[in-house]
Amino acid sequence: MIHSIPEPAIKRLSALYQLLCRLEKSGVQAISSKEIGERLDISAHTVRKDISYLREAQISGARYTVQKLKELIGRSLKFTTSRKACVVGLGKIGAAILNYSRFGGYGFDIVAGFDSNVNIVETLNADMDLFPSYMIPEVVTDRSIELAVLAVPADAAQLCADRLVKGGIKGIVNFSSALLTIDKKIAVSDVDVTKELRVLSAMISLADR
Amino acid sequence: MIHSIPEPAIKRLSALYQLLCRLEKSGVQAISSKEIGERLDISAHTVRKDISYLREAQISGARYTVQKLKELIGRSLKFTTSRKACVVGLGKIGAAILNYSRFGGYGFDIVAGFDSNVNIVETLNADMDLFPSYMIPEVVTDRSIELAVLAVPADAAQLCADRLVKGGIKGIVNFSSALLTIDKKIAVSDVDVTKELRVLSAMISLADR
DNA sequence: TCACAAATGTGAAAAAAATAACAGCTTAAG
DNA sequence: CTTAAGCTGTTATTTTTTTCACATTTGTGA
Repeated sequence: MIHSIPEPAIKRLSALYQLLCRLEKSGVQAISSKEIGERLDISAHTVRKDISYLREAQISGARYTVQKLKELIGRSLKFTTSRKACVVGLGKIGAAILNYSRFGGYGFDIVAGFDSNVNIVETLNADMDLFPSYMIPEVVTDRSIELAVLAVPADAAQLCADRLVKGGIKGIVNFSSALLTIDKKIAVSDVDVTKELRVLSAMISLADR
Repeated sequence: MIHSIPEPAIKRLSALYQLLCRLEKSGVQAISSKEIGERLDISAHTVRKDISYLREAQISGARYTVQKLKELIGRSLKFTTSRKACVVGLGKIGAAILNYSRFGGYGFDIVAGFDSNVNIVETLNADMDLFPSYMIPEVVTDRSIELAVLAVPADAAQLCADRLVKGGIKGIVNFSSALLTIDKKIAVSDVDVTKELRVLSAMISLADR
């Protein structure tokens, strides 16, 4: 059983999983921790340490078999069980994300979209079901949707988040610039361009010393 | 002088800055570390510690004055000096970001957009200058652009990143799903929906125990 | 004015994470 | 077959970050 993997390690392992998927497609068979480190910009030590959290030894001494390692991470972090996801807010960003729906096979499946503007819901022809926002709780519950991407204007974000919670959502990627007030049991990941730019700006300033 | 603020603290202070901007607009005058902690979902201890890195004591015992604290953080992290930024890739996501250009006053200003598709450059009527991608190095240098938002398809990302570096960029927010190989001196922040969803998915799995 | 509840700022302790070190396995070449 | 170079898994060490504890300050109400 997995004891408890440090959060930074989970993030790195997720990135590694993505890398392994690509390597597999390119036909690469094996890779060393050193090479992985170079690709992901982390040390080879860290790579091996992260993998060791998974408690299922590969053959020591030999380089990692791409396919086996991918499967190990996928199994450990449950990327194999595809979770259902939805997109809330079908403006430019939301629609763009929806179109990425070739997500299948990477650990989740976008199965629904929501927008308060009924016209958008009717005109946008996506290959998944679209609903008006007030139906969020119902649809999320009925379809066992676990993850949501929230891409609505800041002033609508809290309302939509509340609806998602009501439906029993387990994780939200918040693209709005709103700071959500939300039950701690729900995993939230904030993605805010302005925040990212600000952090970079600060890091540049402090790097100059 | 600022000695060295831990990176996690920089991120939290950036979020705090954003919160303070909003509180100021709402007319809130003062706030305690406890309240800040509740809003940002971190402990009051951490809030106070982070602020203490700025080495410029407020009056102890009294709650923080919103305006003063905002100014202190802004001054320390250089959010007052507005940096120039650009958007590379004017597809759906890039265009959406460009439209957020009411960014001024938050530490940066979007002053240019780039796309390989000349038609887009001509048809999109934004209130800033748009250029074809091959002009990136030139424009970035000439206009002293320090930050970039990279929102191009994965297969074009590395090329565009190289052009940005050539122009002397200092920080990149990478919205593409590509893993960039880039000089370590340049600050890069990866924003990838699939990665975020995958991390959330993993955290949910491991939380279930 | 005084006492008390409520804050802050910061050095110290604890916890978490990154890094290093090394024993032992694997592969390839001679 | 044997050796050497290279790689992994894991324990130990160091560094970083978070949490705690408490001296000190403010604001309030009697």
